[in-house]
Amino acid sequence: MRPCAARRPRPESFPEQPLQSLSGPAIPLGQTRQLPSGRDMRLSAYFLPVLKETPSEAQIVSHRLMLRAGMIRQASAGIYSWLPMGLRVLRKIEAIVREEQDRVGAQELLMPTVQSAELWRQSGRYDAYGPEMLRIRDRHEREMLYGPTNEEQITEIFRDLAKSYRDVPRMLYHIQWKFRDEVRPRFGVMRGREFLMKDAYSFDLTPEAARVSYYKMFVAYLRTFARMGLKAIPMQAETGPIGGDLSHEFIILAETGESRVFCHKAFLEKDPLAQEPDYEADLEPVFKDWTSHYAATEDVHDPAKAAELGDDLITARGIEVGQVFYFGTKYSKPMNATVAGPDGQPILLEMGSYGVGVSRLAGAIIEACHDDAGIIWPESVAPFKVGLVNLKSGDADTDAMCEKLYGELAAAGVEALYDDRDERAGSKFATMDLLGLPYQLVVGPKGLKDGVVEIKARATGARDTLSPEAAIARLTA
RNA sequence: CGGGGUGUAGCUCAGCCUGGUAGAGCGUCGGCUUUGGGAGCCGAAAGUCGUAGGUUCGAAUCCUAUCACCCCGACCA
Repeated sequence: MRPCAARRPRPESFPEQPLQSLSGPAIPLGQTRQLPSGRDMRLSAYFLPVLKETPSEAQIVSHRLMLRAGMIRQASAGIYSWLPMGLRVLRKIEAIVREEQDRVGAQELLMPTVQSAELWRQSGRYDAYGPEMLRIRDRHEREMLYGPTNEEQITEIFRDLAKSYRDVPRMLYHIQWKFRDEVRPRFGVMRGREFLMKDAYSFDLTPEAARVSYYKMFVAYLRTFARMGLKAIPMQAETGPIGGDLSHEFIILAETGESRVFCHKAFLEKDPLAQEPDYEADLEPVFKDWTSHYAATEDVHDPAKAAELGDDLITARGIEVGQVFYFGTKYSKPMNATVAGPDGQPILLEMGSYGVGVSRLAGAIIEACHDDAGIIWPESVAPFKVGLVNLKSGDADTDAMCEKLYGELAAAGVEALYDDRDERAGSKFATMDLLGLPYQLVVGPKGLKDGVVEIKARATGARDTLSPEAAIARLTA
């Protein structure tokens, strides 16, 4: 447990070395300026460049809100820095992805971003991939590339290190930055050139076994997106340049989605989290259940088939947040990735790959969850659970109560961002609404006179007036 | 890659047509007054006008080139 933040001195109480702006008078040699702890989540000490106005380059809502809420900063076209607030969200998304991958039995590793061209020549994709691949040369004029994906790399690893049928099946994944030199990056982190992706790879002995892996990952994906508060609908997909013959895209519905999608309204009623998954059981019925209804992107849309749904048809816009592929021996064959079978004969590995757009999800979740005032984070990915709003910084009673509540939240392990700035109430409310933390704990002198504080739920706007003790009880429940 | 557009203060923009000492609002910093939904007044700091050439006595403004970014389309986790 972290030390209780409330016991830390407030900045203005540092007697010998008051905080100054970085351009202020020089600090005498031998002295170090007191810096806020990396765990001090007081807005007065936090690096959170909130923008009141919308930067002109941002057109879609998630991009605008991410810039305004101080989550990201564009470095160049399609390439972003993640500022502290944005990184917290990215890490939350990662954590959910990681938990569900681990739960399905995938094992995490980490492969490099820079790969050798030689590797890609083995699969034949070095020439096939086109200008989307960022090609670079090292000082020895060796041809390298910044990986747009990792099939070749994982296949080489598995080929060279897994020798026996006993080493199969395995599922491996990593969460690593990718680069695809999109002709036209746009929509902020939703279509960046550099993006963070979870990519998993399955290795099996037979097509039947590979299907089992595919089903497992399919279910893991349903759970992953549901835990982020998203309705992700698996849709039949074309396999594209990665190849193979079984593939689904996971699409979330959002007004600002990139493509039109069509699906049966039954999907909206389904809840992947209704029961605990049993990955040892036969998952084909689950898979069939989720793929029996019509669901198609514009590319593969069949109007005649869709028309049969009548009133059950939903026409909407969608954002792809993940895709799963079974592609058999597409890579194992050219790269000669085999293991020895029980009879000593080599068996070509049956493979699948499974991607989740981790950085894209940050934008996609905002597209799905926002209002005019700002972001509305689902609790599972919120950068903080609670925004503690001090309505009158400098008022002794209000400050004391805020410090107490902040300390109690910290002690209970509840992530809270404390707005202790000397700002007006309206400005603080607007900032909190913009940031979109699930709960605002509002403390002001008027309420304290009656011994009460206020909790506002960001999603509904509902406010409850209650005692500080009851507020803490509710927020730490 | 085709088509269109924009580069002026941290952000949003005006000024350019018709060349003559760089502007506003917001934000930032200081002061006073305020204080429950983006406060008011006073003061201050802050821009080699994307870059490089050219025309001119003089260029943010006119010309040429170039770079960057954005939008529409085709392409894509």
